[in-house]
Amino acid sequence: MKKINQTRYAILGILTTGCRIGYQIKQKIDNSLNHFWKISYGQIYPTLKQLVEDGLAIVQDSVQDGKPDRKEYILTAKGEEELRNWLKFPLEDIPVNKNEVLLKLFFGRHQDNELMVTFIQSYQEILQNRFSTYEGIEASIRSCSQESADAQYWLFTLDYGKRITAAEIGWCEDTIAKLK
Amino acid sequence: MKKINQTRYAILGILTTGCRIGYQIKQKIDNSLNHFWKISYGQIYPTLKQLVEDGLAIVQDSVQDGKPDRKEYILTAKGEEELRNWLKFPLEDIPVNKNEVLLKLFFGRHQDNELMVTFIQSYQEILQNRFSTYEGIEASIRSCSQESADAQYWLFTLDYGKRITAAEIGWCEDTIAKLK
DNA sequence: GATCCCATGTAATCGGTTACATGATTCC
DNA sequence: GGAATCATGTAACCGATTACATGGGATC
Repeated sequence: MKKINQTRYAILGILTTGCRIGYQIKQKIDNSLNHFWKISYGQIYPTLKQLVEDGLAIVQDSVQDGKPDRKEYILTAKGEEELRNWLKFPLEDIPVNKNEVLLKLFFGRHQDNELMVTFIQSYQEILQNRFSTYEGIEASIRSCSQESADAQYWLFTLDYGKRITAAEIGWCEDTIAKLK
Repeated sequence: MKKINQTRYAILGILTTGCRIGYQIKQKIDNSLNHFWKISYGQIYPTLKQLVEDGLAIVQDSVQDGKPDRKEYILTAKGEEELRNWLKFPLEDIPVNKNEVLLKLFFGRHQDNELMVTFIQSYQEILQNRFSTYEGIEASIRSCSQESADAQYWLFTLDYGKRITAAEIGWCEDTIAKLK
């Protein structure tokens, strides 16, 4: 089975959420999908161009008074269909999530246990911050977009983020204890 | 801070575990590190060549009677030092784990809830198989290599795999229930 | 004879990051 | 005046996958 470039569909999807500007797409993904997706401008702008070429979106210059112009992208009917087709399409194989902490820990016998503990501690701190971020996003979804048809689904993905992060934090705690 | 190519160190590390053949390195990673690392022959063979060029390993032809020859790679003192240096080196930023199920779920309002449920169910099945695999690996580490100095660390990484997978399975269950 | 496993390797391609360039506006 | 934010874009590079090529041995 041939692989699909999902980044294209991530952008297609974001365009249905009220985001119409390249710059905003990056922000949206960084702020709301950051626990399961990321993207760079080096992908966004060429992809948007491509979407227009393929007739999945149209561009229009949006002139703002006192602010620089920007390009507004709006999905066409064909673009919306393309999105729905992708949504229906079966899942690909789950890719492996590489993890440097685990890789180093796997070779732990060549390393000071003490240093390994500090690594896991710093990892744990990052996870705790991450968890707080998710709680913040959750609160903002519940307040700002409770009425939105998207809110329900966004909360499902956040729930995932929180659970996995909590499980990781628990592992850190217990593993640190075992290493001491 | 400049990024490090960790694949190189993954191979360096595997060479300390009794694995000396390119083909075996792939097997070892697929069988024991599969919950946090993966690799292809397209990386392994060129990297092994590079390690020898850099004086981190030596090669020797290993002639087997009745079987085709193969190349044995053995770490040099310099190679072992390089591994320990990397182990001491601070962790990089945690990369984002992309997740197609969550991406599709995020755009769930454009999709049939029923179809989404079948997707999550198939995801859950894969996770359950994965969990069983981890239990199998755990059993084999506990029996075969209990005495090995590596065993302790390998069990730590497995514990991580099992916890995260269990958390994911729990999320699948609950999310399916909510979608119905 | 076919198929599977062992074993080594390379070239094309792809997805993605990074660095760089440009320029306007706002805030201190 | 300087920094931060908004905004768009490209080119070089890199890590990794994929497809392909080759060939021996074992099993059915």
